[in-house]
Amino acid sequence: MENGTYVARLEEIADLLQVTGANPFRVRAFQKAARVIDGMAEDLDTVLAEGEVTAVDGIGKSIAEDLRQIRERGSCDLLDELRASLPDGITDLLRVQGLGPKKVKALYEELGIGDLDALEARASEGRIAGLKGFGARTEEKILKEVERLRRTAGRTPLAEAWPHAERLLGLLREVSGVERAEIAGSLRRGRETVGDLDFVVASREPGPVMEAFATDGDVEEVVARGDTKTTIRLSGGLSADVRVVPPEVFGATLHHFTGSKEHNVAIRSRALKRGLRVSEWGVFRRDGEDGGDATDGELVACATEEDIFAAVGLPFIPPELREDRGEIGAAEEDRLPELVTLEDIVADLHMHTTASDGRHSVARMAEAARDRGLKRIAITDHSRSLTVANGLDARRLRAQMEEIDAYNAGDPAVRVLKGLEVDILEDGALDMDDDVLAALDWVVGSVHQWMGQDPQTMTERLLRAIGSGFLHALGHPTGRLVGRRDGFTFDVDAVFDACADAGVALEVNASPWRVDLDDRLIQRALERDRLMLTINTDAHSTAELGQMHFGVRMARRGGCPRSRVVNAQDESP
DNA sequence: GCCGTTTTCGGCCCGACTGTTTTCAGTCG
Ligand SMILES: Nc1nc2c(ncn2[C@H]2C[C@H](O)[C@@H](COP(=O)(O)OP(=O)(O)OP(=O)(O)O)O2)c(=O)[nH]1
Ligand SMILES: [Mg+2]
Ligand SMILES: [Mg+2]
Ligand SMILES: [Zn+2]
Repeated sequence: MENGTYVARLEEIADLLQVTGANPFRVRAFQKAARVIDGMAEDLDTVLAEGEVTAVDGIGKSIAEDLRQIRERGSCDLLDELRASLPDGITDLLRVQGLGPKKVKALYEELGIGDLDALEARASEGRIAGLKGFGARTEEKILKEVERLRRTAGRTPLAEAWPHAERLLGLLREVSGVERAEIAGSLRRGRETVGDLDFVVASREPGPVMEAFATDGDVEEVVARGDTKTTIRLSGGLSADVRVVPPEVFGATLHHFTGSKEHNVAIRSRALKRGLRVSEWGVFRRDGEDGGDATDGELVACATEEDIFAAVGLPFIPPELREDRGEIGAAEEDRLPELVTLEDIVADLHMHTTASDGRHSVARMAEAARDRGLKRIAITDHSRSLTVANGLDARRLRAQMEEIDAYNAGDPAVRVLKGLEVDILEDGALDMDDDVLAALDWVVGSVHQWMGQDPQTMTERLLRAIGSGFLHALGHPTGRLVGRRDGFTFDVDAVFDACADAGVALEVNASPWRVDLDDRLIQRALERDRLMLTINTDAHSTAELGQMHFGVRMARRGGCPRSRVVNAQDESP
């Protein structure tokens, strides 16, 4: 069973429990267990089989038993009981902005509302206003939010969110009085999808910042506007939060707004044990014996994130690791990995030119790479069978190889490797003649077609390609497209082991639509000592050479150090 | 429900914003 199935069951339990008015901490226990399993590099089935599941942080005896039942029959006693006692659609009500456990419970108990249709109907009839805690504005908002929920998708893919974030960041930085403005939230942590955009601004005058944000041309609605925080919704449905604070507390607020929520909770709990209190305003000493009210505790730190961490006895933890997946313990013991950085990347080993489906020539790509400070690139156009991308046959590839030799003969600042993104065909054969493959400097093998194969066939196919002796890297290894298409499944251990044995690197494709491998698979790859990664843009234009940072961020999320990245080494390739 | 260099019981992060309230609960970030 896939980890995602366990996650979905636990989340359903948490949702249903909330509506029954259960202890919020009990609800949080199920949410935490779901989150931990979602972030696991291993298959939960393997962990369950080895009987060590209660060793996982957040999973105790009770949830372990639920998981075993879910494995056996897809559900567990607790979930069965909850489902039997509540309507199917009630958890949808929790997705409506402004409705939480208390309000949903009231709507169900007072008016029998058990799904979105009923909610909409009762609101239209004016039956909701007048319920205790509900007024006319709440009823109005419910109608609006139900409609919006039906219309909009869930999380926004990185590739769609990023341009909006860059534009809004630029806008914020131009407001007079702004000393600093940074992207925070899940985007700063390098997640592949985001729920919204988050910004932190340092300024002594919040007014003009809020005003600029709220009156931007792309704003559809100002959702909330207070003294330090404004939330807007853009025309495409994406929301954005901005938090404006005085420059001296910027570090504390940036840390707070970068999250993750769970990381913040863990940091704050740790602080409490040390007689401190952490909020977005800083780290404070807790006065008074029994915890006290503590509002007047002495300020200990607030200027920089480093100061915040230091105040709670930790070294700086990079944003990409702040997911409460063990980073605090690792920091405590000084065993945080030294993560690869964008500056470490000296080569880009996957890109296309006009020869296949790229927009620019070999020389243009090389010059653009030089301007970005790279030392080497590999030109890896598509192979013949990818006809939609004008893939190269042996003759055209040979011609390109001559072109590259000629380019390199001019002793350019960027050395160009003769490469190919060769299609791994249906049966695992490579879509190019062996003698040509052998003459190339760098060969990326990728699956683009016949992606619907069953896992076993796909595994055998990949193993054959890896075993060919011609590949240097496996390109976008799962084929997923964020928010659009799941990757194909295969036996990860078998394929990764084979790559390690054959000296084939696994790509972290930096295209924001792919970021493939993802953080969990990167972490799993790194468990094998000899297995290397290669982070490449897969650029189809000179501009897309700027995508490298997405891949680097994902590699960092997976805990990847420079030493494990082929193209972060000074020597070849 | 989980967890333990202050606890195996009794805690579990903390503040901003809104709407409905007459002093604050609920939701969200
Ligand atoms: N201390 C604390 N901080 C929170 C809480 N919820 C959110 N935050 C902080 C950490 C989050 O990263 C940050 C922004 O909140 P978001 O809801 O936008 O979450 P985030 O950006 O992490 O994920 P997203 O992709 O937007 O769903 O605010 C909370 O309950 N407690
Ligand atoms: Mg966010
Ligand atoms: Mg947010
Ligand atoms: Zn490709």
